[in-house]
Amino acid sequence: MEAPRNLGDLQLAILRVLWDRGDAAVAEVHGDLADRQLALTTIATMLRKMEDKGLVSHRENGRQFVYHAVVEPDQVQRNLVGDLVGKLFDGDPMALVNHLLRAGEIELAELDELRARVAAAERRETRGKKS
Amino acid sequence: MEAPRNLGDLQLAILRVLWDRGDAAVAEVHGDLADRQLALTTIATMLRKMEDKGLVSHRENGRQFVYHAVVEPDQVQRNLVGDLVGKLFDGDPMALVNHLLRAGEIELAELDELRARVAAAERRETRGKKS
DNA sequence: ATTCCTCTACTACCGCAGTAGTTGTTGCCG
DNA sequence: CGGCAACAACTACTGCGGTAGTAGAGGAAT
Repeated sequence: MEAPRNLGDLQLAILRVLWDRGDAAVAEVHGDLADRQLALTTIATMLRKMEDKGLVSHRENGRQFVYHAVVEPDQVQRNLVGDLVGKLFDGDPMALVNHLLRAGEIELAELDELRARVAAAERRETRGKKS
Repeated sequence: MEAPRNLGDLQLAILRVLWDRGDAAVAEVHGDLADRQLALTTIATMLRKMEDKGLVSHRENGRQFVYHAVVEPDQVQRNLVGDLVGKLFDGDPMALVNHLLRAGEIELAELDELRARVAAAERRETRGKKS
């Protein structure tokens, strides 16, 4: 059920704020997105719509609504990235990595570094834990 | 100018068909997207709208319109991926790769393989070209 | 030539993200 | 107490992707 596939720009930005802060009042979200020059009511409206969809929840603190993200970053990332990979790269995630390399967005060296780091983590994992 | 940022699902699918075939009549596109169960007119409408936006062009072949993609796959991929990375990963492409690994969508071994292949290609390149 | 078929053009409609005004409520401050 | 400031609720509008029906134009078949 928690599979928010279609997220717009603003909604993502709002979620990011909530993920960062944990909880945030409307005014705080608005403040964090000040560069967008949006009306406060716009943020409030968006938050309400997002609550309708189950993306966020709110509790009341005096007159204020304090919002909280319901969906996990991981889940959202997985869905959005999976979607893109499906649409653009025939469902092959490696094609995406390939693209990043060819487009010069990442470097081989970075890949190496990541590879080494993950491999090390995996070794540690295998040794330390039972399962 | 060729910076199509907001592409829907169907539009991407249509572009993919055009990229694959080079040129395609409306009916051909429709055929390739048969699994979507769309009316032929839907495809035609979409193609016209996409032409308005400069994504595709057409020439006439008798009665038929034969469409051709104007935008390059590379450009579209770059934009869409760049957008996603910006929205979801703070503009850090490596964070995306990291996500793919952690989410189990790609394996270390695949990364290794890609790394090796690209490195080899680069060596070949360096020998042949100036830079 | 008339009928029929095949295509495109025009038009319309739905849903949703995004944007914001207006209105209503409520607490605070002088 | 009366009014201002803050804040949420309701409402509305725009733009666009997606979807398709209907109309019109040009060839094909008889």
